[in-house]
Amino acid sequence: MLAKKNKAYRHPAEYYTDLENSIGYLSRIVFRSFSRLLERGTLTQDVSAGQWRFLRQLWREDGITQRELSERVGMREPTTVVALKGLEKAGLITRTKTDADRRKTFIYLTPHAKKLELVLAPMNAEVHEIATQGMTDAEVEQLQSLLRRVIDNLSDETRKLSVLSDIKA
Amino acid sequence: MLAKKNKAYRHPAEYYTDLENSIGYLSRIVFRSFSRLLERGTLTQDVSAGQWRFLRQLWREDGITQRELSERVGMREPTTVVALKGLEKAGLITRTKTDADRRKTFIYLTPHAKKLELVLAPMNAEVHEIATQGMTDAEVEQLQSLLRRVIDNLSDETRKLSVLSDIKA
DNA sequence: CTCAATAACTTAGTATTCTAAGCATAAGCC
DNA sequence: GGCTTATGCTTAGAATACTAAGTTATTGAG
Repeated sequence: MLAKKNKAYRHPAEYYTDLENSIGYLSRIVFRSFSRLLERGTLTQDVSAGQWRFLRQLWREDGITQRELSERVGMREPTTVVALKGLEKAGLITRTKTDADRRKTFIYLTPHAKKLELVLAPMNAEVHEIATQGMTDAEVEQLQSLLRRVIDNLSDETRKLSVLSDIKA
Repeated sequence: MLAKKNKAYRHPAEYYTDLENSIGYLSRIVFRSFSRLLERGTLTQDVSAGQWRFLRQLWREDGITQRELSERVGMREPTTVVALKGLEKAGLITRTKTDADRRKTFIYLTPHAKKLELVLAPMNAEVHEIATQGMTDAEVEQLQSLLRRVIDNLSDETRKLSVLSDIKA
């Protein structure tokens, strides 16, 4: 294991062999393959991969604000704004304001969007099953657990915000 | 384990709890966190996350064609074209044609881009180290191996291309 | 109570990536 | 040789996501 305190430059050859094993690279390929395969199914219901991510959260928690939705889905607000415009246009959500706090916009699924869950949720399960073919339950759980640990590590570090400044210097 | 032959719709409640454990979701968050953290470093050298992916491959294998580069990096050709335009403009690569096959364009790193490896490659190693903090070598290897198995599963299925047609029906 | 700070959302502009469709060159078949 | 197909690159247009900066509404400090 590389020690974090070791900041001395090493010859690049040391990094060459690691590149294909990079967690960043591997997770990018997994994400993209997964997403493409799922979208092949959801598009048959006129739902894009981007829209799917918001619908998925709303099935679990209808009537939350845009900000809450952004946080849950892991997107920034401008992304949410654009996505919701599309969803509203497609007749999948409605947006409501209240007098209690006139800054907030609450998002509600339309009946059609609620019905879509019955078709789309199994598609996700199906792709997940394909992705984990030939793996035992224990292996799948370990993969999930390791990914969550990586996420925790990275989000802790992102919070600190000053990680690479000593390399830059 | 869900059996692949089981196509009957189940009540959506069965999928609710699984969504946060979705390999697709987890890998998306890992990829994005990793990428943002790395970009914070590479941008100090005026290299974007997208450009980094191409440079990384060229450090290993200089003078390949655009098509070869696309394949190695895992991007489609139009993506490569756009990325290379940026890299050329930034003075990081040159493009050369030969008479042997006038369709092909060969990509070469400039001296400046070669030097950048000494600064950028350690940044990747650094982020990788942060991502895997608190994990043993064996755990990191298992994560890599499990991700590769998922990639294999998904790319096999993508090749088959007809996966979700029975759900759609 | 007033003014500054914060919060929620929006807009504008950019980057990355894709699919679909096109152009030029090369290879293969009769 | 000439036509068809394949290969390599490009263009066009769209989707997804970001940062930075703006608007409006609420909160909170003095």
